[in-house]
Amino acid sequence: MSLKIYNTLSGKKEEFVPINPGKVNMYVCGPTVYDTSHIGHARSVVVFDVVYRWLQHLDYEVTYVRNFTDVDDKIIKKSNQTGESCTAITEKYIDEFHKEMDALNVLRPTVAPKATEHIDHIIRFIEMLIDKGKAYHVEGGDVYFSIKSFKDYGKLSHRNPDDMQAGARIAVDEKKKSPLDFTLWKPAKPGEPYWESPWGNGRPGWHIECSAMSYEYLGEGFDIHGGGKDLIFPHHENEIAQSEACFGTEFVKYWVHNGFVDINNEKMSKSLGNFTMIKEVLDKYSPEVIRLFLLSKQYRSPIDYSEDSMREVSQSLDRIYAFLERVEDAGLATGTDSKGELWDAFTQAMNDDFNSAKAQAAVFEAVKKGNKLLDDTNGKPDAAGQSLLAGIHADIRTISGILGIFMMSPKDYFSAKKEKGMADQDIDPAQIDALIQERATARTEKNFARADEIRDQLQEMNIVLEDGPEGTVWRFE
RNA sequence: GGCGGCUUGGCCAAGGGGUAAGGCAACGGCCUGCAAAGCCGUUAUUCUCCGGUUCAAAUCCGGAAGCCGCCUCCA
Repeated sequence: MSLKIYNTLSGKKEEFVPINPGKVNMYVCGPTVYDTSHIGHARSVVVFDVVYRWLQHLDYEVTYVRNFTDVDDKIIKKSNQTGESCTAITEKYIDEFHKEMDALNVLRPTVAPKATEHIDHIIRFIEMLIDKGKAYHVEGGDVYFSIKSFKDYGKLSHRNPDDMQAGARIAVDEKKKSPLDFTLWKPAKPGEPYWESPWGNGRPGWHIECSAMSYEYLGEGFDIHGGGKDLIFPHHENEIAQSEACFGTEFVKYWVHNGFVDINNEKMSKSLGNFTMIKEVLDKYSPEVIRLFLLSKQYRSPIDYSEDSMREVSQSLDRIYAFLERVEDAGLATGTDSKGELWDAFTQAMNDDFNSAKAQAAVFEAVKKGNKLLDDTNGKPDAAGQSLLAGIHADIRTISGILGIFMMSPKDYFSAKKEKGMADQDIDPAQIDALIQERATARTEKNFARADEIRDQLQEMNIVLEDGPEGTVWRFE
């Protein structure tokens, strides 16, 4: 059972065979750090986090590079608007990005390079392209990549350069030899940040940093390159042009692109004003709920964010933890590491182009099976049943290391949920306990009218009571 | 206009030639003073539509409709 990956280049699922046995080099396009990150960034990062974890699990030695674009027109614009320096802005958002991703249980990549720390490499890369006749310098300080010098241009996005009516939507710069030629280096206007170069003071274009940095860390060609679907054209197409024109060898073996997050069935956009930021989502839902949601669809499909879908996912996570708690309370969580049926199903799903949706379903199926066994045996399964349950429990724990979900103890999970509810609603637990006590007394006296009245009163505060053998506990709805 | 994708039960969503996973919701049951929670069970003769290939199609091929994305900064 081997790993298959959908490759944008071929449009097919392909068997994964790394360039160097046992080693995987992976590069993923990170954010341009000029603003707060939204749920769409979170999806991309979480998806590739799971790819990274799964490759490591398959015993590959993975070098994972995820860059920060910290020199860009948008950053400069923001700097002009706010008066803050570009560096202050980028540092602020890099810091924020790391904090939010850490909160989402995302592993740090092997390297997280910044474009501004690699200007020398970028300049050297551009020089190589010019030397090879693949790029040209024009009066005024611009350097462009020459599309005509690279015959495979369009192979990733499956476009024919001749068909592209370039200039139809943007003004053509008449200094370019061809309208499709793109910027490698642009001169600095007064007041803009700049670096010295053979072509005068200026800054790199967007696409070149990824070619230069991936070369520095991963070499002329590497295994996996990832990013959002929107990057296929022009960004990744241009990266291929730069790197393959420069080295003459295949740049990337497998291109992996994740789909978008929609908000209530609409694309996130400035005009709709529906950008949903990671911090807002983290404020409302636990990191595990967010990850479970982001991984509930195959990564290439669009996924729709809404309060309803988050509520559903949240309920289904409760279900997993309730099962774990049940197994642990029955003393059946023996810490075995035997990999059972669940693990096989999970592995199969993950090997099928990282199908986390199918992988989640495998977990739910196992939980259902385990619950049924516990029910049928009144919580006292025979030896075979015990080992089955211990196996499911162990497999879920192993899976938690891949998906970054189900990582807490059930007790901690449920108590954290309760504490969050109290904090959100500013509720004093002592007051609740007093009411519960009063209700308990009423119930002993068979004064059910009063008991129900108290329950209704608490219900209005979104508090639900659960009467069990150990007494009454409460939680938020 | 060019390129790509999607359409599966009330909702979300797997499956991608051999007779429809899973989650949520709903309903029924166990439990309960009644509830809640939890658990169990039930819920698509059928996969947008029309043709075709095949012993066999949700799955392959052709066509139609609807929706979406990229082509411009974008995860």
